[in-house]
Amino acid sequence: MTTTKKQMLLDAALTLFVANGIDSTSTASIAKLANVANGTLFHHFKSKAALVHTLYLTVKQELSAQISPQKINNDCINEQAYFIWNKAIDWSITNPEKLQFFKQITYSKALSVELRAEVMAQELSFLSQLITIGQQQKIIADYPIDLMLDAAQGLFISSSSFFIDHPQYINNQDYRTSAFKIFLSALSRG
Amino acid sequence: MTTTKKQMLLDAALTLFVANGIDSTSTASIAKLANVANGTLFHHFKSKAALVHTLYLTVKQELSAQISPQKINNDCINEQAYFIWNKAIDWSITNPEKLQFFKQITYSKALSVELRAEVMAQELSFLSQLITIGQQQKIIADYPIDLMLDAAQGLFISSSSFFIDHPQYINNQDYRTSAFKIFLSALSRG
DNA sequence: GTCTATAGACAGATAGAC
DNA sequence: GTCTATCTGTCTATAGAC
Repeated sequence: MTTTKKQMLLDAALTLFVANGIDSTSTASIAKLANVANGTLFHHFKSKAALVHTLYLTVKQELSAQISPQKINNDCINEQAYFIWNKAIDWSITNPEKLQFFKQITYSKALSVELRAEVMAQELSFLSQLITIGQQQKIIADYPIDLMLDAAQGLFISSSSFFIDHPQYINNQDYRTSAFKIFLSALSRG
Repeated sequence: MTTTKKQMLLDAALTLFVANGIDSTSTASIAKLANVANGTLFHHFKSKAALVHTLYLTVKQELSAQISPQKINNDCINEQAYFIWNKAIDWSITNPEKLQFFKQITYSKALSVELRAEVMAQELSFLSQLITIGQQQKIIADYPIDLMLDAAQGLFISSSSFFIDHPQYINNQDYRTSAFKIFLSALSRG
């Protein structure tokens, strides 16, 4: 058995959080699904909040690792954006529970605004870089960058949710292309 | 005193739901803030879930009434979109708590997917009409309409949240105009 | 590290007087 | 309609044996 009990607790928590919501999920039910005693949960995580916190960081890092490019260059910005966008959408389709959890926690009060902003800045710094290069090349619009990042995140979440809620369109090229076009033209120069 | 106890309970619930989250808010604390006895809450609402449900419908109808135009015509689609967008943003800025509640509940498990979709379809019917007219006039892109509606809602939520989280930009014309341009160009024909 | 057992607080909801 | 009082169940977290 290579999976540790700590990891089994995180997996069980993700499943139950997505199914019932974070606050409505008891630590007892998490431990039960993970086939672990109640006390063991509190050995690995000093509180329920600490478990949520750890799970959030884990998911965020996984997404970041999945979509961040090896290297950003000055070549065709649109094409680099295309690859990042599609890797992000693919990740969410492959991991619908993780996207759902990410969505819930992003729009809830479970985490402080500061922590969310910090993780966003750290993990997704390459996005800001890409936008800045695109602005210098007069490809991306000169809107305030903080507003653009929020809009990009909003479109990623709404598009991913759409494909998860309507799986029949996941391999529909019309829908896939449209989603990217909406994203790109939202941020492009007019 | 014109405000009924039922309304005071709804007001108190909104405040506490936004401050602490829906599940983390006890019915006792709602009753206390409303200066009402615990049992009175259960006289007006048969359960906590019924209270949440009523509050959701109230907020949704208020937003809809605020932004829906008297009449949709075939004149300049961009301008009609401009008015609707700004009325929506203004509503959210004037009612930050209501937007926050709307955001939380939209992305949580507190309400069934069916109810949300039903209310959304009813409320946003005039938006679908506007998009269809814009497509006929070759102004709006021919993306699938369900995808466009989800994108529009995602941009509304991310933009509203941005202004509420950064109130110093509410009257900044650069930010306000940029937010609308992002929204419009996302849906416009390339 | 993992377990059992339980403390201690608090939740949602009901009953019945006024 | 509104109140007080209270029931029953559940929650997070801890203590201590193994």
